[in-house]
Amino acid sequence: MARKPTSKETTRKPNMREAILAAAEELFATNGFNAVSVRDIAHAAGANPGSVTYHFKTKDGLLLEIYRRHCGPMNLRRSELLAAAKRVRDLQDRLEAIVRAYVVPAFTSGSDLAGGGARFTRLRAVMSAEGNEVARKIIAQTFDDTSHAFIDAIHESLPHIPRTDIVWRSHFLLGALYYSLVTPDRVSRLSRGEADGSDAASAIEQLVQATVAAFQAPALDQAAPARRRTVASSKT
Amino acid sequence: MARKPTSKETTRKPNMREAILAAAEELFATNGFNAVSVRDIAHAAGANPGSVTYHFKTKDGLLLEIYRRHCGPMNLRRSELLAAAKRVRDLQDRLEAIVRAYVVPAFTSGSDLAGGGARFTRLRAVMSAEGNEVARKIIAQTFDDTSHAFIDAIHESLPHIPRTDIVWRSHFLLGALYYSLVTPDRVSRLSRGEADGSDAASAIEQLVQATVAAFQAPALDQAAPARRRTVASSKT
DNA sequence: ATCTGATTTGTACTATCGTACAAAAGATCA
DNA sequence: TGATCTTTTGTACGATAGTACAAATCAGAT
Repeated sequence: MARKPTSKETTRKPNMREAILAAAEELFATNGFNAVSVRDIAHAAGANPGSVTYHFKTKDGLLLEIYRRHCGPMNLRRSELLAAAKRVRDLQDRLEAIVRAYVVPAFTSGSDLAGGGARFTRLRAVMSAEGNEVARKIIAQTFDDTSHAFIDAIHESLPHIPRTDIVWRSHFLLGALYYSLVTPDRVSRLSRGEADGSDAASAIEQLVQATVAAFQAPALDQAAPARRRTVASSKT
Repeated sequence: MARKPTSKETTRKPNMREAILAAAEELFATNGFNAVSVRDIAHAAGANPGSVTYHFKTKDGLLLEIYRRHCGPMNLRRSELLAAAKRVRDLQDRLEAIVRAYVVPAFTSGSDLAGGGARFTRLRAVMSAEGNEVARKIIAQTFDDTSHAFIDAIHESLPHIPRTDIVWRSHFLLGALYYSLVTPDRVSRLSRGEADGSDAASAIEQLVQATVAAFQAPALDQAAPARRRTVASSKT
C-alpha cells in the first residue's frame, strides 16, 4: 500500500530538477552568469537543454530559483544565531558572537542543501561583481533586512561608534567574506603554502578575529575631520 | 612650422585606440567580460567593430592591453608610497602609512590615466570574480611581488603576528577594497543616505582605519587552538 | 599631385546563444 | 490496459557572438 503523498516528488530520475539547479549553481558560482550557457548547465547535470526550459522557463528563471532556494534558510539561520548572540552578556563576547552569526552561515550551509552555503555565497559574490540585475533585486529585498538587523545589533554592542562607521565596516566584512570564497587559492599562494585558503574553518576564524577588531577601531568621524587631501604619504 | 614628433600619435581622430581602451575598461568594469560584446565597446567608443580587431586583434588582447596599461604605473606608485611609508618611525603610524600606500593607488590613479585607478581596480575585482583566465595570469605574475612586499612590510611593523595571519588580513583588505568599488551604492543604502559609498575619500579613510585595527588584532594561531568546532554560538 | 603605409569602414562567415515546440517516453490511475 | 498528465528528448529558429578581410579613407613624404 503506502500511498505516496499525492503524486508529487516522484519523477523518473532521482530528480532532474535538483540536478540542474545544483549544476547551474556550481557553474554560475565559478564562471559567472554570462559565461555559462544553458547547454553547459544541461550537460553538467546530465540533462537535455530542453529540460532546463521546461523546469525554469528562462535562464533568469533558473538563477531566480537558485536564490529562492537558499535565501530563506540562510536568513533563518542567521536570525537564529543572531538572536542567540544578542543574549550574550559580555559586550566583547557578544560582538564576536554577532559577527560569527553573520559569517558562519555564509560558509556552512544553514540548511540541508548540499555543498554548504559557501557555494551560494560565492555565487552571490560573482553576481554582485557582474552587476546582475536579477540578483541585485533579490538581494536588496531579501538581505537588507538581515543586514540592518546585524548592523543594529553591532551598533548596540558598540554604542560609541557612529552607525555610519558600522555600516562601512560591515560592508568591508561582506567584501572580505566574498573575496575569501572567490579566490581562496590566493591565500595559499601568498602564504607560500602555510595557510589553506580553502579551509572554511580557518577562513571563519581569521575573518571573525580580524572583523571584531575592525569594528572596535576608534570612530572615524570625530577623529579625522578632513586631513590628508592629497596622497603625499606621511611626514615630510 | 612646428614639426610633429615624427609621425606618431597623430591619427585621424583624437586617438581612437585610446577611446576604445577607455570604453572597454568602463564596460568591462561594470558588466563583466562576457556580458560586453566587441560591438558594444566599439559603439561606446564611436568606433567600428573592425577597428577593435585591428588594434587589439582579439577581445582577450583588448583586456590584456588594459592590464598592461595600468599595472606598471599602479605598482610603481605603490612602491613609491610603500618606500616612504617604511621610513616612518612610529610603528603605529608606519602601519597606517603602509596600509594607506596600498589602498590609495587603488582608488585614485597613480598616473595620468583618466578616470582614476578606481575603474581599473573595479575591473580587476570583476575579472577576479568571473575567474577570467587572462586576468588571473596577469594578476598573479604582476601583483604578487607587490603583495609580498606589502605583507613583509606589515609583518615588520607587527612582528608578534604570524605571517599567516597577515596574509589572511591583507586578503580581507583587498576583498573589502574590491567590494567597496563594486557596490558602493550598498553603503549608501544601508546607511540610509548618511554615508556616500561612492565617495573615494570616505572609503579610503574608513578602509584604512578599519584595516589597521584588523591587522593589530591579537594573533589567532596561539589564541584559539581548536575551540568551537560546531557553530552553536557562544555560551549556552 | 601622387605614392605609400596606416587606419577605418562595411560586410560576411561561422559558431553559439537562449528559447520554442512537437514528438517520444515515462508515470499515474480508472 | 488504455487514458491522461508530466517529464524528457530532439530539433530548429532567429539573434548575436568573435573575428576575418577587402575596399575605402586618410596622413605624410616625395
